[in-house]
Amino acid sequence: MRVSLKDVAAHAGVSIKTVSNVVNNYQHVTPAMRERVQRSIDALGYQPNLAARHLRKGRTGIIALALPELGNPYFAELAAAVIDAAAAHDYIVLLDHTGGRREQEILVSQGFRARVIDGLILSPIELEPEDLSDRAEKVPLVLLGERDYDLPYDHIAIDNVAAARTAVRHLTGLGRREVAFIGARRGRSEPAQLRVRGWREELTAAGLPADDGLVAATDGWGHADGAAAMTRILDSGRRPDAVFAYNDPMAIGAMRVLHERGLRVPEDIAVVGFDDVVEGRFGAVTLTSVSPDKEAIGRLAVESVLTRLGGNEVLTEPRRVRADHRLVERESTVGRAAPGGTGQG
Amino acid sequence: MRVSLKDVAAHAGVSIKTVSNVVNNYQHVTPAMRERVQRSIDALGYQPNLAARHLRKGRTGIIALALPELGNPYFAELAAAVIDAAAAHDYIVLLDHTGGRREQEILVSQGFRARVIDGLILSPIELEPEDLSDRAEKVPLVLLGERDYDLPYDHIAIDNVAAARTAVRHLTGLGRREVAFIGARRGRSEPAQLRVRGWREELTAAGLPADDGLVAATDGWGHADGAAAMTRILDSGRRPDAVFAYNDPMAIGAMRVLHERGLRVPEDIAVVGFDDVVEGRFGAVTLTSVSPDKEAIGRLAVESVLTRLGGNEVLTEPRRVRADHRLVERESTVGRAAPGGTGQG
DNA sequence: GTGAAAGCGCTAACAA
DNA sequence: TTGTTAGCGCTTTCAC
Repeated sequence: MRVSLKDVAAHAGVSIKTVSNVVNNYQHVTPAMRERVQRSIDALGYQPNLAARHLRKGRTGIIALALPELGNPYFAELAAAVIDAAAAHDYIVLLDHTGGRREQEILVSQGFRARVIDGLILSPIELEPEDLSDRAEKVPLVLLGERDYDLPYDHIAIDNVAAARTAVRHLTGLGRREVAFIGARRGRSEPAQLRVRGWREELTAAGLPADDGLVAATDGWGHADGAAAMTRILDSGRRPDAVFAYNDPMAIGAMRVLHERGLRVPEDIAVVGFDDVVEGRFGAVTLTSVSPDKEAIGRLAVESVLTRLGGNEVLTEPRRVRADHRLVERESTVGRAAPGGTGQG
Repeated sequence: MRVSLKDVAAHAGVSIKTVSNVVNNYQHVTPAMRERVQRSIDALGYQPNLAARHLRKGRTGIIALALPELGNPYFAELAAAVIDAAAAHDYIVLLDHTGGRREQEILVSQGFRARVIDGLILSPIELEPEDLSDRAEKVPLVLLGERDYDLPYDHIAIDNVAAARTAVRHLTGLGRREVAFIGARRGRSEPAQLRVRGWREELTAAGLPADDGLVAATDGWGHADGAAAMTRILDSGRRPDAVFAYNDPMAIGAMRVLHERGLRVPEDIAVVGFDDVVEGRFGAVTLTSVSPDKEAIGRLAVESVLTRLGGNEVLTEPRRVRADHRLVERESTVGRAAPGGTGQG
């Protein structure tokens, strides 16, 4: 059987409390006593039982992270950032994926799958504001991603409208006149709305067309969806000279279609993605992309959860935190002369 | 405060045990009583405290999954498979990443980071057999990946030697005479050894060269490492007509270098990767790759852990489980005529 | 500075 | 079929 505090106490000839004091680094223990107890701990190979500690303290040391899908490298990299940030605070991360489906997101937000957690970081896709309004769970919830819910939860995101405008401005600055948007969402919710808005605002400001014929809606957000959307636009007879995609996988899928059709990137059509995924740096044509500071997002999300956990949840206003982003220019817009072909920049 | 069994019992006017019976779906409860209790549960919004249950039962309902890195889409997809398989058994997954570094892998295997788990699935890179021999943890451990440790732990993997031979045979079958291997590992451990062995065996059997000049060692296994390795081979003066890479990201990195140098794939150099990552299906040249059955690996790993958990850990021999794999032929070896360009096949 | 004892919420004997 | 109770291993008052 496992050795418990009691065993150690018996072995050292002291009370349970004293052992506990040593284990928890309590201040007022004489060095001699500390060493004596420590010797017993080592001798017996004692390891504290976390379940008991959790039961007693009401904390588990676990936060849950619920992402749409790990297959998208952006989310995989984000998960890595969250895990590291949590580790810095001695927290471990329970991972779940929702497939971006509303019911799953609701279940997760209600703590259905994981009731052993101190907090939850959720990156929703289809979730609607009302789904969160009657949340019974009392563990802190932090939202990630581009949708703005205006609910009493912290929210970490980059400025999606500004980021989209920057991307489009880059294209118009290169002389592109007809910029398509790939990755608007079919159905009721429109998670891409901020990026679509930025796209539209920037084009309108430049006096360029931003009509619906230039927007391709998709069901999902993978390579195949991007390829399908690009195909649809080309088949519609429209011939944009630039494409702004909701994310990198879609941009890469679109580039594949352009390649198959013999259209050159960027000469015939320039392409900009979003997320700055590693994959975009190694294609035959490297991909210009908006690069969110994933590391910061992960860190801020963890800190946000842990702060709420500290107890000021009710007191403090919900915070809207803006993480940084920047545009990384590569071959898909500026051609082979692009600086740092396969590098970071 | 949280509502407990006691509160529900008081509310329903029954004993704690009866509520517990209802919560745990115990057989012998009269329907009337069950409904009455259920009504109180709903009214109070009762949720069982898992920490307490855990303390009592000694089970947490959590298994840990430790992977080298999430950035590699193979591992991300594998993580998704494990999460789904675990969910099917009402288990949730704690995720950790080791960076493929030995010390981290040792810490994880000793349960350092997560002591609240029922079992552990570990995909080691640098871990050495002796690191596991004095494992104090008593929770079941299941190993993933290509290294064969010959230790008393279950091990789920594909037949790497056979897979590598299949890949190389595909290349020689296409008339390639000089097949390089990218992705052997520098340093003491050699996780790629089975794939290198398969590569060597197949070439030797075909009477073709398999000398060290054709093997490029790398520090890591990302796109950049593949690119660097390819560069080194070309700069060495060697001009292979085919490359077999340890994994898809490396193969894609290598293809980028070939592209930059004006070498055509597959005409000048054919390329085969490993893992069949989505990304490989959407490049300018789609990638032929060995496709392991990730879904099966995830499922088998979870089942393996849970079986051991069942208690027969000591009784049963450690199992070596072989998951399936197959070669998916795409443009990087057979050219544009390849069937199913961007599709699954 | 250290010890004794209560109790976190739950499950499982055992009793009724 | 339902109730009573002990105790999982720990932390935490409160004495000493």
